[in-house]
Amino acid sequence: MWIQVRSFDGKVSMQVDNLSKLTKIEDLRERLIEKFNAPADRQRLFYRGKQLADGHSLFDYNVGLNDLIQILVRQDVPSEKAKPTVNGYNSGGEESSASDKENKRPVTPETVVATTSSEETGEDLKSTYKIGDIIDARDISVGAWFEAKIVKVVVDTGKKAERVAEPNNNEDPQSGAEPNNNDKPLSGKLTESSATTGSSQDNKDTDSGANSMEIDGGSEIIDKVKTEKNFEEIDNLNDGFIYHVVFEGYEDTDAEELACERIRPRAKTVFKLSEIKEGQKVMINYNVDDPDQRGFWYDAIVTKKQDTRTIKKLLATVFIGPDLMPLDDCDILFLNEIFGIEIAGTQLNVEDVAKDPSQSPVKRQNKPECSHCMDNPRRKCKHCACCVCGGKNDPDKQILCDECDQAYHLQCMNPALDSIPEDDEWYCPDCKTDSDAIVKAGEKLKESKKKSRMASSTNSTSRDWGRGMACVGRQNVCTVVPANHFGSIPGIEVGTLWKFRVQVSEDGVHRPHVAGIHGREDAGAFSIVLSGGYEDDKDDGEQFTYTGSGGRDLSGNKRTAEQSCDQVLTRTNKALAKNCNATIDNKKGACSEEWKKGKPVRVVRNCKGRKHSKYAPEEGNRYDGIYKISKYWPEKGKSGFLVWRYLFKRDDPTPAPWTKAGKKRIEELGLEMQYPAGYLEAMAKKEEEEETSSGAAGKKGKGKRKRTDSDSSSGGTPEKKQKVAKYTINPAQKKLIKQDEINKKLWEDAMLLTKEGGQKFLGKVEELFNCICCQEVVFKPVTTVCNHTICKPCLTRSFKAEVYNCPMCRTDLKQEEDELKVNKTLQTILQNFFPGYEAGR
DNA sequence: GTATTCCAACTT
DNA sequence: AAGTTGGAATAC
Repeated sequence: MWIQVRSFDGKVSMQVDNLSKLTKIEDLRERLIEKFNAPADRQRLFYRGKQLADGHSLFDYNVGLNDLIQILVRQDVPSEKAKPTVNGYNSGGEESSASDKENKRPVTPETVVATTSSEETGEDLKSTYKIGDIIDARDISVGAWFEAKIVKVVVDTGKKAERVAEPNNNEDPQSGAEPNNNDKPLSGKLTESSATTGSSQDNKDTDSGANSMEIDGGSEIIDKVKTEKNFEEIDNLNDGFIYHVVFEGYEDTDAEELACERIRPRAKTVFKLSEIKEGQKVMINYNVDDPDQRGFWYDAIVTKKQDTRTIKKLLATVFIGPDLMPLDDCDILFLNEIFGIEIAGTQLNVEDVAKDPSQSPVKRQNKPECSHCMDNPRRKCKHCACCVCGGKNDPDKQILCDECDQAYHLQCMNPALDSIPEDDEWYCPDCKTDSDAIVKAGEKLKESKKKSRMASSTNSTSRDWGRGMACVGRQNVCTVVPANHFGSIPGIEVGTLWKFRVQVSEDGVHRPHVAGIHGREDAGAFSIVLSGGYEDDKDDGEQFTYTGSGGRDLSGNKRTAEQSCDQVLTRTNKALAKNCNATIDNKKGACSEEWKKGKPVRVVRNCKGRKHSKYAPEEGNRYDGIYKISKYWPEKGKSGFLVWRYLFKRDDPTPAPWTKAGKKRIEELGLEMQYPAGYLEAMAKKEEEEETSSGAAGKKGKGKRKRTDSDSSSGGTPEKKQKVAKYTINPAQKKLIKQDEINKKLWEDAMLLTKEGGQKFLGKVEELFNCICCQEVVFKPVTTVCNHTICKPCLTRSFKAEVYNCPMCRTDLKQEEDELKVNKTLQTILQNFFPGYEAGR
């Protein structure tokens, strides 16, 4: 088996080959050290939201073939012992070891605040801010300023320790996976992340700047700030103190530890538009995601100002994000709320305000936390308040789900709760059901019931498995047609070749993984595979006789066995009989007068059939088109037991692959053996390894090396471009496409691919008209005002849940609620390209 | 080579 | 949740 591993920033990725399903996480780590330049103990591996822990296997985490694991390399932080600490610096409350205690100097916060002689530098340092100072602090991830207060000041002795900063790997995986969290810079998750990574990041790159500068008391720093023009240079300033700050409105959460570069006096100077000059640095309110809305408070440089009686406009370069990336030409909305940037030393302290309450700073308005009710306390809101009644009353009686963060009034629960549960964690009814399956990072992996009964779990076997294709799961599910679809699969040509059965399943041609017949007793059979396992089969190409299943003792998980009892007309055998255009007879069988009126069966021939049939492909599995069942009857097989036999006759407009016309067509379409993604790469690497190892041993291996497809493609004519027949769209389809004007652009994109054949074209159409909600080809397609196409039932469901935004782009669709118009033209076209895709929906 | 035996996907 | 199954790798 092989998988993909990629760094969180997407810059480094690799395919890891030759894995078994039983490969342990620690063994996987070994394979990643070189490529990601990370020792095993610094690797954090994530798969489907879980952090992979040593001791478990890939199978334990359900890691499948070609799946993606993301890797995060932990920073090389000096160990706790090596890091000099000051009382209070490690605010975490974790128990300190004895040696830590020895290192600690008995310095109280008060004495730290006063001018202190630092033993390490010998320099006199004075903190820029003191406890109680009313300040603004910049959030590390958003880059915006929030109101905060200093609660503790300590000397930054850790500053001396050498630190290797790897900013790219410093990202928290949670926020990486959920970029929307950036909307709430102060939410628990982000605060937590900056608390863990923040302190070290604060100090990164600061040493050179701070040390090379002459620091002689705070006034020097202030002067430096005054003359600074460049934001980055300000970032390099550090006064040698760590400030513990608490954000307003988040007094109950832990303080964040910041260096002075992320702190400044609380903004108090409000400029009138007339006072603003181009080139001036100010703090303004801006919403990066939604520039028409209120957002957060960022630093910005004014680039253009218009201030006439009728036009009031301000354009500025806004500095956003962790790196304060400049964002040019931002239209500033709130022209009455332009703040000057205060200079360190001018800040107020809580004591000043206590003496003169009129000095109390005004709270700046941030982006509303809830975009549904705009934080209006009088408006009921099921998004930010109780999700049952929407009421904002009794916040102390609201309980938050630890999974989805939805709030519930105790009394709104069904059944109602009397008190807050004592458990540390609580899950709402929606999340509770599958809470067993949720494994938090680092938490012990819980085995599913099914898995715990499997041989690999019961320790009843020592067999290694899962290196190859026998036990892999599906990568994709065919959705262009439902599983119970009769007839050909749109986009799959007669003559299509797949190496493995699981691929045939993925493309929807024959869904069962192992079984030869796909069918249901009541509906009929959809597809079969001729695989040469039944001695009574007889294949003449255009028609063949096929044997039903059963009558064998397959206990012990066998695949084949002698016929050991009579077959019966049930299950898939009955399903096959259903296809025959005649009444069912489970005694004597039946014969159809008009066999073409029977239900169509997709027929796949497997290379193992070559034992008995010259029509079977040389390699893999081949789709041979539609056959119908002319008659079926019971018969004594060679074994002496009763078997059911079926006569299949070909009824497909496309010529069969073994005919001259069929071969020509396959050539024109450029059909080639299909392999699972990553397969050829894995094989090539394997062969390379075998060759080098046998070469070193001096053995040649008498022609053991088989000629594989990878050879022919890499060795022979690599640039041989297959000619693929253009996919022709009939005039009726063309007309309809033209009529679907609202999707003109999409159709233009799709039409570009017609010259690359039907598979490519239809694949593109499937992709373009995939519903983002149900991930299938849109059913009863509604094209919204914002030009997105979504199934009508999916939209209706969304509206019922009182979500009125476009699932693609969040455009407000409330107006459209009353009449969701199905795009009939599009519906007709899609029915045309994917006949039957709507069945069963 | 052949016998054995892993899991996944299906239907019931 | 259990039973069935023309796969494909591993053990011998």
